[in-house]
Amino acid sequence: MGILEAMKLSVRGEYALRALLVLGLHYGENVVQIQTISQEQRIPKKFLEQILNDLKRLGAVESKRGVHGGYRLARPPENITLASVVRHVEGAIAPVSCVSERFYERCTCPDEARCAIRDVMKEVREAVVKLMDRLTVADLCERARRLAKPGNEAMDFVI
Amino acid sequence: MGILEAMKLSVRGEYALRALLVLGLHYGENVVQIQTISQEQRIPKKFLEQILNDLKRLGAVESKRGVHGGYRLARPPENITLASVVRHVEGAIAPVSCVSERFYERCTCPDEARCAIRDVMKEVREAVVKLMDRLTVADLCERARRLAKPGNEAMDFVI
DNA sequence: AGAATATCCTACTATGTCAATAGAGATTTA
DNA sequence: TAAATCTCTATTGACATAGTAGGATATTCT
Repeated sequence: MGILEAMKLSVRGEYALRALLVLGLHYGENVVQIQTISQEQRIPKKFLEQILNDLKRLGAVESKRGVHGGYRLARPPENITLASVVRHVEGAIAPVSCVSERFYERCTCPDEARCAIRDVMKEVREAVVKLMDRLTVADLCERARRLAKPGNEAMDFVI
Repeated sequence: MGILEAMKLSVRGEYALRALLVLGLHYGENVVQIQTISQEQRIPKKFLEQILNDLKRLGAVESKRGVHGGYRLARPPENITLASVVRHVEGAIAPVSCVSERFYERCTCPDEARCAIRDVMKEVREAVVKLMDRLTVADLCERARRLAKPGNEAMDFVI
């Protein structure tokens, strides 16, 4: 059997956050080109293209075409929550579809209103959403700057 | 593009929890057959077979073969955490790829930027794991019993 | 013993998503 | 107008997921 991973962000979602981090660190300056982000973060250029375009549709990012074109944040970093990004780029933030507000799907359980799994998963979802609604691109930038200082690495964690 | 879903449990994981709930509600009684669980929870029988077998390997469940065979919990419901089940059946509970060896190789970005994502996602993961380490099959059963009482449906909520 | 019933095991397959690529089009600057 | 850069849509290959198939093995009942 393949390798299963629960509660996981897709690569696409991770790339979106990494791209926003770069743009956040350049907030207030000129636009940043796809090429630059692609090299800096080692994200395939054409794939990143799609993702940035998607972030533009979200309103998190704005672009400038042509010779000195590129991307910049469309709003201050502290106004872009991680929840909004993940929701837009990936879809629902929910451990099971039947507890998702926007991407609700009925599950196969016999009685949804009395489903204990659903009841419990609501709490999991709430915990994640609460956190990711609070966290913003500004937090990413702050942490990146803090972590850049020597001797300040985050301790490794293992599941 | 297809429908993307972040932070999502697989159907397999959901079935595992639903099966354990049934076994939990019958804890102390005789074994319950696959057939029964399959019908009660609307889970494909042969698929459920695999999952129950897997839960047996985890030590959450024990089985009896033959004519009046079936499954029962191998431990008290309050000793089986949802985290342990999901981890065993699905793999790691982790929001980012840098904890997964499989994606780690492909995602070698050496700078602090990636660590900032990790730093933030660590909190998300901790929130989920903390909750699911605390929740047990006994909690599932308790909620199922509470929800079974008329007029006691969980109120729908929206975030 | 033998039939019936249930779990156990291993392999297989269809489907869909994901990650990435391709290439032509649009726009801006110099 | 040429070069650079974003924009859009289609497609592909790889792989995990969900589910199926079928025989092997163990237990019970008669």
